[in-house]
Amino acid sequence: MAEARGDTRNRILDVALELFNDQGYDATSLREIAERLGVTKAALYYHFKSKADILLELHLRLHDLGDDLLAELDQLPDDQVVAAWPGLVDRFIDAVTENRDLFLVHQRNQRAFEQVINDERHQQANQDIEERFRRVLANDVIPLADRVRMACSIGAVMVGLMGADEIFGDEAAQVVGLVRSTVHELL
Amino acid sequence: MAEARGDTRNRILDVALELFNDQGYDATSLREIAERLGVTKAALYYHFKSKADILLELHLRLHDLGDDLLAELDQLPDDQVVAAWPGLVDRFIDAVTENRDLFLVHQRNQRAFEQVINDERHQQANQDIEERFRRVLANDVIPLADRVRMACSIGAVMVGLMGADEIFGDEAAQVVGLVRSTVHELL
DNA sequence: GTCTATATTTCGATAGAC
DNA sequence: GTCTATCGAAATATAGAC
Repeated sequence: MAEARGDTRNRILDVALELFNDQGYDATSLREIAERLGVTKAALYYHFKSKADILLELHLRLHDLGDDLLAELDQLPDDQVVAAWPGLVDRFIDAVTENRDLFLVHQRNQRAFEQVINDERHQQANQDIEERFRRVLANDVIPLADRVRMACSIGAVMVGLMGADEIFGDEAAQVVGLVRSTVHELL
Repeated sequence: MAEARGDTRNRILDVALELFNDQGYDATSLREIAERLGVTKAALYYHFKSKADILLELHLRLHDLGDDLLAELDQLPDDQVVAAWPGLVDRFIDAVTENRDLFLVHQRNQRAFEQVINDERHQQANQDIEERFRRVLANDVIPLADRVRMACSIGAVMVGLMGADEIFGDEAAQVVGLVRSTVHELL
């Protein structure tokens, strides 16, 4: 029995992602994850060395998605960030649209992600997406008014898109385009 | 000793608010709250009947702040909501500016708030601010494009203002006005 | 890879003295 | 109003059989 390939690991991550989004990371026990998968708690420890390790793996998936965008942002000369922003926001909208649950779990469990990252990785503190993004907005070479617009645009995308399924129901498909044009109006 | 008036209760709430914001509701134990106050865990139970009761009290404070705004919104005829929105957003900005920590703790612990409210209050499910706000955005009498703009405007305010202290440092004071003008551009 | 069984810790909560 | 002491539940994690 069992899954032929290394598939159980992914099923664990899928269930964990769903439960972390519904109930929160702290409020979700390994027992719940195991029961929903029809296995026991101990089985999870064959695939992950700890509960934090599951969250860390979800972080890595998110990290891969945001890495291109943030790397590009980091290498951009300060005086070109504002001009490049609309294009970057469009790609951010695409990423969020295609991976809603993954962005959602990060937004809803920011503190848990931070703790897990800081415990496991003492490398450069360059790992957390939220943290790297924060640094761009704190760059005081860019005019404050522009940075506020940048922050607001991200907020608009997140609230407009991430909760879209719950709020707008079956109209959610049309929402992506509407968010895109709305956000571009303030850039 | 002890505080002359019913002041200890407020000190508990202040410490809890700070820790819930820093670490999250679930990740904060009553032991931590008590230690920071220089009392024991048991003392907390004289002032609150449970941990959830502390969160519930914080919810009530937030509820009072948002109640006027949402009541006004609920009584507004559907075809006047869009026109009234800019004025309501301005008042929302004022409320967030003056009570940043309180709005922050709600945003960062949405699931915990929902569970506490649903457990303690089986009244009308009209208690959670986020929930009532969601219902406005789901009202399909209002054109979808307008509702998306409304959602985006709230997102812009939240990201622009709530994390302002952490992101913008000593420039945070100027941010309020900048967020206000930025958000009005998309309404 | 998954199981049973258990170790260990920590939490929320209560009882009763002061 | 605050303390000491403790209970019971639930969680993470491990050991070892299969």
